[in-house]
This record gives sequence, structure tokens and C-alpha cells, in this order.
Amino acid sequence: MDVRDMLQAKGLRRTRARTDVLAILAEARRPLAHQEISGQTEAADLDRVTLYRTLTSLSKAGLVHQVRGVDGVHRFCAHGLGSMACPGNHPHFLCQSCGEMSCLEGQELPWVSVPAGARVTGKQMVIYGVCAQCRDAEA
Amino acid sequence: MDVRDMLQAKGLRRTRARTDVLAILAEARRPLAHQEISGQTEAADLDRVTLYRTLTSLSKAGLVHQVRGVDGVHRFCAHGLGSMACPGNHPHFLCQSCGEMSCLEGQELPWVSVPAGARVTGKQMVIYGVCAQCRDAEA
DNA sequence: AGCCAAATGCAACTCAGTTGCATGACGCGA
DNA sequence: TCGCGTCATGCAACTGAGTTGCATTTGGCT
Repeated sequence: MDVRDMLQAKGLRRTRARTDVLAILAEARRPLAHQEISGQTEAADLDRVTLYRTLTSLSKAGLVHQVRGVDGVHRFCAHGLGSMACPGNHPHFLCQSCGEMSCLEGQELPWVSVPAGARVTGKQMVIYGVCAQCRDAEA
Repeated sequence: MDVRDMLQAKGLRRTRARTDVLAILAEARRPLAHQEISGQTEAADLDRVTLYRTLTSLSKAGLVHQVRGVDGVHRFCAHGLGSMACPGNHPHFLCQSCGEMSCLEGQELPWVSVPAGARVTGKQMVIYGVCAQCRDAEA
């Protein structure tokens, strides 16, 4: 399924910003921050604001999932789009040295009981530390 | 155990900022954001920067634990100081309507396997939605 | 009391993210 | 395929959390 078709299926207008951003995210094996996306050549000439709004609309449409790391930065992920859509209900690992986040797939988030009467919108779990590459670089 | 003694036990100078902030946090039944703390009369005349630095030093000393909500704001918690110290390894609930966070105590965070070679510094899980009070207020 | 290191206060700054508004482009119907 | 309304984009300016540098004060210790 093409990214353009996915946009249409969700009732979103197919614009260059959306197709490019969605393609970048779908290709990435991990959640990307706004900054990382705008670093890609395809998105380099996009306005910051447009990128933010694009990510918001993709997120609302359910095409990407969104995680906010312990560094306070939003990251967006669309890997496994289509067939094996990645709903995002798994933990994420954030390397505090290089800032890369990765999905810890195949591990479900536990069910958690919340205070009576509360409505749950979502949940996220972030494990943080230093990734293997950065540990090597340290030594 | 008095908050002043706790500071001393951790090798921290006992200053008004630290004793007041620690007392506020110890008394609160939930993690407080910087803004909520400075709203308390005891901390009202503290400089923003001092409050940030105070929270950082308390956090490093292990007297408080720190959670960053999906709203990107740091919250600090010291409830159950001393005897039943709250290590923070439980999930937290964040109400996106009123911004209040609460500790979901008695529920352990699951063990999660991370990529080989990575060093884990910490982990946090945040459940978000709307709390019972805010749901009532909506209706 | 007196000293030094550590803590405080102030000002200015960074950086992620948002808002308002004018312009441009997508989609749809004629 | 043309035209039009609506939504998307770009620009500028703003917000709010958090940080940094530096001069001043204060806690702890002798």
C-alpha cells in the first residue's frame, strides 16, 4: 500500500509534506524526532510549523504513533505501516547520549489499574540509558 | 525523621530553599510540577532558577523522584520519605485536563528487555487521560 | 569571628512547540 | 478542464519549560 493511498484512506489530502514525511517515517526503523525528520533531504525545505502540523494530523489520523521521551521531545513512528501496523503499545528505549529512540517490539505494555472513574486515553513507557554504540564510543 | 536531617544525611547543605521544597513535596500525595511548587506560599518567593536547581540536587541525592509527563513537564515526588521511601518505580497517571499527576502505587513496573549492550539508567511509565474529578466537571 | 565552597538571585538565553494571518494548492463538482 | 471553496502551507511572532554565566550571599567548619 502506497503512502499516498494511506493518506486518502484516512481522508487526508495528499500533499507533498504529508507523503514525504510519512514515507520517511515508514522507512525509519525507529521513532524520529521533529529535528531528525527535518534533517532528511526530502523534508529539509519544509517549514518547521508545517512539519509540526503534518505530524499532528498524521498522528490524529492514526497513521503514526507518538512518544514523548524523558528528554521532553516528541518522536513519531510509522514503521510497519499497513499490514503489520505498529500501534505503539510497546515500551521504547531512549539513548540519552545520542538521542536515538527505538521501539522495543514484541513486548506488550502491562495492564495498569487507574483510579476509579478515570478515563484512559493512552499510555507510554520509556526506558532510558545508553545504547551499545554509545557505550563503545565512551570507551 | 525531619526534612533537615534528611538533607544532612545526604550531605546536602540545609538551606531554606531545600527544607521548604522538600517539606512541600513530602507533604504532597502526588508528584508536583515546578509551577505547582512555586505556587505554594512557602516557595513563592524562591527564584525560578533556584527552584530548578534545588529540585535537581534533591533528585540527585535520591530524596525525590522525577517523572516527565506526556506534557513534557518534570514533576517531582517525595511522598513516603524516610520509612517507606517511594523509589518511583511504579506507573503514574496524568490527567490531561487539570494537569495533576498521581502515583499508581502498589503496581510495579514490568521488567523489560533492552537491546543487547545497552545500559539502563531508569524507566518510567505514564498513563494519561482524564481523572474522575475532571470527568464530573465536564458533565 | 572568619574563611571558603556551595547556594542563591538576576538576566539573558536556548529550544520545543504553538498561534494568527495571509497566501497557495488540493479536491471536487460543473 | 476550469473554477471555487476549503484545507494546507509559510512566515513571523510568541509561549513556557528549562539552562547558563556571573556576581552576591550564606551555610558549615575551624
